[in-house]
Amino acid sequence: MFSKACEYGIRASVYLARQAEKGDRASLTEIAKAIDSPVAFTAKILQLLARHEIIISYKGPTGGYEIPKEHLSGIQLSHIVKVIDGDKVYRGCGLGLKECNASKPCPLHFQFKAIRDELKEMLQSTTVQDLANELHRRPAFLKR
Amino acid sequence: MFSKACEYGIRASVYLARQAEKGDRASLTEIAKAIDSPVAFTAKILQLLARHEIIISYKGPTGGYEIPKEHLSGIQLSHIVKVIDGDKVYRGCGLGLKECNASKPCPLHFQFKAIRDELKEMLQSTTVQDLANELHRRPAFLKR
DNA sequence: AAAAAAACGGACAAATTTGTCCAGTATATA
DNA sequence: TATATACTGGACAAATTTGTCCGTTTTTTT
Ligand code: FES
Ligand code: FES
Repeated sequence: MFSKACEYGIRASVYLARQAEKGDRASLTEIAKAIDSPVAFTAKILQLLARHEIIISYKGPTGGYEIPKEHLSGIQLSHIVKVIDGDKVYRGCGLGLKECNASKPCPLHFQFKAIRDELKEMLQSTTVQDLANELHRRPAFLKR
Repeated sequence: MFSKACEYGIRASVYLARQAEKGDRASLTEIAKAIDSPVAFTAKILQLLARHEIIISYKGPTGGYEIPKEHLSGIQLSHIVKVIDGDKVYRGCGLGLKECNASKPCPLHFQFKAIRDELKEMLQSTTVQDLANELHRRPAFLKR
């Protein structure tokens, strides 16, 4: 469904969202430990998210990554997915045709598009804040 | 969403379903041409489907691949997907945790599972015959 | 029986994704 | 200013997926 990179990216963002609620930032190693991901690979992903201003990075001691608290409710999962995996999740044909197009549809088009649109809607209506809240309401996990 | 192999597998199966309605079988090269897929790679996929008795292969002149007409309505897309991609589409965690488990859920679990279940339901309720019919009712395409 | 047609299967190769290493840069603190 | 800390970015490596090649086997036709 999503690439590994994207899975790590979302998990890292949710972890950062939880930290943001505490007014904290987190270092690369802390994040990688919290979400059980390969450190150096996670670094690449965080750099990508930082370049796209989904998270902010700070160098030096006391540095790390951070999501400004006031951004929490504005960061949709769809933003993260788009930055990391592009928009084939939202636009791609289920049977791999070059483009998904209702006027030249594959035989699965209408069934597939219905579900793809729901996925898109879900990713757009869910923010990292929502997922951080989820971590409070019930025991939920970012690793294993 | 699905692997390339799986996309080719479904497209090939739909093509064979349409041929079955005509009482025809199709050779590897004919199939690859019809669905615009790499010939040798397609061969591997067809062999896999044949080993799992989703399609039947015949050697020699007049040989090729075939779906028995009376099987058409019994072959669900979910069968094909499972043989080629396994069941991570149906059971996998959206955020990449080792297993998706409601009693140890990732923060996206409930939203994700809802959509994953709809996808599963769609794949189970759609047969290759349904898709072959689709090709009759309106112009639909297996390539480009 | 010989030849031709078509799938089979194993080894190999290319491309992509995932993951690692390390020297460089920026920054906080002493 | 020196040092330690943490992110950055480029090159590299491993793993997986995608795709190719070719000799073998089976079957039909001549
Ligand atoms: S054309 Fe295949 S999903 Fe739209
Ligand atoms: S645990 Fe992540 S989707 Fe179920």
